[in-house]
Amino acid sequence: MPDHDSTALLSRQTKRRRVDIGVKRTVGTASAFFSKERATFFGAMNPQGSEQDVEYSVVQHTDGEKSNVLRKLLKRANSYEDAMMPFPGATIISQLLKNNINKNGGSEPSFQTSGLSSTGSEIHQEDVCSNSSRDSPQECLSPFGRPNMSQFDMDRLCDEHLRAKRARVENIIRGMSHSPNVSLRGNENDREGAPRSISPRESYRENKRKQKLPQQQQQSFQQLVSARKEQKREERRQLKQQLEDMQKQLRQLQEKFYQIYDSTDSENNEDGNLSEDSMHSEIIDARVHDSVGRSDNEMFDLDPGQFIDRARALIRERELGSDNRPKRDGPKEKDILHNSFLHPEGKHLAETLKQELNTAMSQIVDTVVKVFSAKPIRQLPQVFPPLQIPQARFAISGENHNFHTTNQRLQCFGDVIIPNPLDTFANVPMPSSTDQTEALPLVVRKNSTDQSAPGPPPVSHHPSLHQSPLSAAASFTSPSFRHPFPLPLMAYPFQNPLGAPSSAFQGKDRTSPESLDLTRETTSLRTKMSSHHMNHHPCSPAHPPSSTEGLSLSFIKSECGDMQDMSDISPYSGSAMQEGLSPNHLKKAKLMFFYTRYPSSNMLKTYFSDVKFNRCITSQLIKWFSNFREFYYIQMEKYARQAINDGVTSTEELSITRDCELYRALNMHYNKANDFEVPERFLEVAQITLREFFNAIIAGKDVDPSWKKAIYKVICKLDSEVPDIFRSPNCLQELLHE
DNA sequence: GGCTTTCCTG
DNA sequence: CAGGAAAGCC
Repeated sequence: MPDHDSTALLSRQTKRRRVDIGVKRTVGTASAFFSKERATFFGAMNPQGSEQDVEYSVVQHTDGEKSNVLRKLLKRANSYEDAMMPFPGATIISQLLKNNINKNGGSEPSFQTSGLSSTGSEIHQEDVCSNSSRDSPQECLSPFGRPNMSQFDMDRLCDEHLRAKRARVENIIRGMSHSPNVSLRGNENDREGAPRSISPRESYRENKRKQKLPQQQQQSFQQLVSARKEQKREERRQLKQQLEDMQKQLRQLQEKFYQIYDSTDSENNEDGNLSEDSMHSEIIDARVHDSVGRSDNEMFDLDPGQFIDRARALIRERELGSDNRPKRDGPKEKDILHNSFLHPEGKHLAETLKQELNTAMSQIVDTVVKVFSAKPIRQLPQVFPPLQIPQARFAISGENHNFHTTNQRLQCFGDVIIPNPLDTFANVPMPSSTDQTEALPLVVRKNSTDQSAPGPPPVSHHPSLHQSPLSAAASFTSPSFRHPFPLPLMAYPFQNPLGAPSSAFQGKDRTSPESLDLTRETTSLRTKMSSHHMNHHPCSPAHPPSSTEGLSLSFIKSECGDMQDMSDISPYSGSAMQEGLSPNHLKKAKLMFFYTRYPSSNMLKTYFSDVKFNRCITSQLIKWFSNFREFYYIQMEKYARQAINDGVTSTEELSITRDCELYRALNMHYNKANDFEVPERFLEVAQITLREFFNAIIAGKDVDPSWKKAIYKVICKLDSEVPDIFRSPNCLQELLHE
């Protein structure tokens, strides 16, 4: 018996063998229709709009601020994952710790790197340490072997503790290193070898911090610990020694840091602006909170606002109480500002400003975290028309209908198809790192006149309810607000109303109800807008972006410019037909596949009447069905061969039920949500197909490169009538309601 | 040459 | 699922 599992091999044997003979479909009048429509195609747009740059710069600016607040927020959200924010100070500590470790016989290959320590591997290691060294961290630092402890355990504990300690020390340094140049210089200085002096206060702080380590895996170490209490003391001494060494180095480091900062500050004291003042105060914060002897945890556990307040109080204590800190020289602006900082008005001003900064930073960070952490939940903005949406079925999160929330803003950029060309901004999902595993339906927009398409007329909605997502977005895009993320500019191509701007701006809404709600039905249907798609116009090869007729400069400008302006100049236009295929159309097509495997383009036009057909749309739809068939036949062949290998000898034994594996595979593919009842006829067709494959393989026909052709011929005749309900643009809602 | 389809790849 | 290549029909 031949090996019937060699599907891949056989597939390649049939490569380039046409098997479509006999499965031709009637081609409708689409060609003429398309050629007409093509004349109004608009060129592709630059996907890298200036708006993106602006928004991105905001994020960059946020990083650049290196504000304590932001760092705290980020740190809380992501532990020590500070790789995105390099801190030269961390490098110093890494170097120091590395030396220390080497000196103490520590073995940690990853410490070879003298650069930033905040790598992913170290994050992991940090976690490991936190988990394992919680009981009595000092113990694991002991460089002396324990008789009853394996060398592996000893090394591991030692390394872990050192890493934990280093991370904490780095945190201290980060708190101080707001000025990159200063930090860099400090780095240089400290590489030369820092003197060491230990303060018991810092030892206490270090010990206290260790108590904050996670209390996991305690039991595994408790046994070891309880068995060796005496050794503990010795190890504790050793640990303290090490800590003192480290802290001595740290103090030296800090002193140099301060000196450098002060000198730098006095050199640049003409820049007595707010940001520098703020930075200065933050550095002072770090100094004070470091030297006053408060626990780092105490500070780090505070909320950002409390943190600043506490730091400010410490500053006051220090500045009013002790004056031994190096003073700035020269009665210059900086000093004036500095002094004003001590006066009530100045203090109040600074406080207010800092709180403002703090709040803004928190909002930005919250937004960033939200965007990255939460999958884009489809949410129905209130500006959308009150469609007959099966809310429960589509799992639309109604938790937050505040249009000013991040989620909602982002959801405006979902796969909703917006007719307005300027709304092309709004059609791309955010470049989330998590999702978008599904292909993006090609979406082509056009501002041509209404197309009277067969099928039910599009639903018309009140204009006031039809504010497009973009214009809605513009309503909250005030000069004081900026998106933390680049707006998805020009993700979908749009067609310019050639020479007819009036027609472009008059208008009715073409937003399909289906496009507004059904797209939210399942995350599997999320629109994919990869950079690949964004970088070229898929449907206008005859109208490259450089084409003057295709791309209006004013449009480009407005698209890259103020969104408020855009909302002003671009009311709704065109008909209620959308010019692209949404994920719902894909879902609908998949369901239609249960009835027809070889739909004609005319048929597709009638069943997708809410779509403005053009060559691209037709091709895409046909391609969809081609892909459906491909999957279908692959499954059939696969299961036919499997049956043969399983010893099936008669087609009578081959039947497709709703329980069988093949059916489940197909249903999963075309009806993933399983919310549609697959027609019985499809089971019959599938069974016939399976038996055709089975017989062909049994007969050895698969040696013929085009052996599938005959099967295709058979199957293409088995198409059945697609229910009329599929002609409705809202068919998904109606179907899935049943 | 245009169009459709399959095959293949990513 | 999309893009591209190739095959095959009209």
